[in-house]
Amino acid sequence: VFNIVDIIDACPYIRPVELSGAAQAAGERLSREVIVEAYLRIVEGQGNDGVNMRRLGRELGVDATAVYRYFRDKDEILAMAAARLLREVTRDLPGTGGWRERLRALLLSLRRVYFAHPNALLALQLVAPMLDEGYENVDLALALLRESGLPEEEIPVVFEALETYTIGGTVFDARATPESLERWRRVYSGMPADRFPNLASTGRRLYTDADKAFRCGLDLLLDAIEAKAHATRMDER
Amino acid sequence: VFNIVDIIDACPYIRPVELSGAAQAAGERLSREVIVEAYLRIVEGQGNDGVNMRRLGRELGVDATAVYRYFRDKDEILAMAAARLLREVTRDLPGTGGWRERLRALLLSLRRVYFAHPNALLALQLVAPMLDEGYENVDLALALLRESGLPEEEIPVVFEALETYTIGGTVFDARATPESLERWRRVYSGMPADRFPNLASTGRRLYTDADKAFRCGLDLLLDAIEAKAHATRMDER
DNA sequence: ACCTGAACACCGTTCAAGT
DNA sequence: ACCTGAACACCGTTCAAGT
Repeated sequence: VFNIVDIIDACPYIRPVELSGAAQAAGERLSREVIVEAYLRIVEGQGNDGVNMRRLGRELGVDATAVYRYFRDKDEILAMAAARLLREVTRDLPGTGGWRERLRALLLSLRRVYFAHPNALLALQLVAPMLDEGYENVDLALALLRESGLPEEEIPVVFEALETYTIGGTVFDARATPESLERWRRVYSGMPADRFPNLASTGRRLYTDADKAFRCGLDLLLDAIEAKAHATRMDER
Repeated sequence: VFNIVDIIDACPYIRPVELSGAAQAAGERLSREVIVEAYLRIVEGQGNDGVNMRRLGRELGVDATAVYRYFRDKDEILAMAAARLLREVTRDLPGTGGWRERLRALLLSLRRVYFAHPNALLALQLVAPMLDEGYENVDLALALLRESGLPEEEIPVVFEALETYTIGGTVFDARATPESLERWRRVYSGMPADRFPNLASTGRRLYTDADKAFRCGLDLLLDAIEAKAHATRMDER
């Protein structure tokens, strides 16, 4: 059995952490918000792997170890950065329209937001904070799946499939570089045509546009969900 | 313009690396094969993150730095381990049957093989070795997609979608722990029902079986591919 | 020809000392 | 109350020295 204390304890950064105005005025240089913003700023400039604690301290004009008064460890900073980014996912989404186009826009927005921050996303996977806001997108995805007419018992597992595809695919695509993709094309297209005819013929046409491939798979998934929901509705009559 | 030297240079471990019998008899304790096998053995025992160079040296009964005579760096060991695992993917696959069930079996096999070795798989993503064997599964996947009747121009992008789903999803699922999944269930199901009705009602039923969710998404993708291939065939008449 | 081991650079993190 | 900085543990890796 678990209680709220476990949850709070597992996610210290959801405690009331906002420093009061008074405390700010008292001259503190750091806060959780400031640290997370510095982290995101560095990623934007240096890239996803360009962040270490010393670099973060430098960005904040503070000793590298000062942030340990605000976060338990580095992963907690990343997870809070991811939670911060979560809030942006549902921003600028169409509030009206069919379930399919809204779900599509939602998952593409998730990919867009996290593509530049795969490490933060991976940290979030293992931490699961209790948030006041940020999970609107998850609730909405479930709501839209319900709206599709899919049988109730399939909703959790279909949701998971969509989530895995979106997050897994985004993290994976974000790791690739133009060079690594070109290398794969070269290797595949250079394989002996007698033993690997399909690689030899198709290798050159692979990995030209990761976003296009992602949208292709997403649309296939939505096609199948729509068809299955339609079949369910027919059965019910 | 690239030539074979670039490729070889980028992938040193595909040079003729097998030590001759004479060299072996001369009393060498190490070889690329032996090192990769030691790596895989450690992962099997200690888990995916339990491998470091000192541990690897201990496993081999050798100083940690001795392996640098055989591999450029740690990533090269992981990539060769991944390539080694690739050969197992097409083993034990049904050689007959419809394209759909064969493609399904192939991708499930890929997931099974790499689930225990996500780090190796991630190293492979960035290295792209030229292999004598190992890419049978990729060639086969393309062949089966062709067999499905999908229009030729969609084959590369659909292949990428399937690959991204399978690899991204496997790497992502492999990172999760029973504890992290339970934490997500608790957080979601504990959200206020007025603001997050779908999380409150469905949160508990999420993440109960990652393999089932993966198969669900895979079957949805195959559903959609089949339907699209069928529609293409109708159009052509 | 092959392996050893001291050593280096670079991490995340702790904790006693400063102000 | 908050930050500093020396220090530690743990990594991947280099290179001169051993056998």
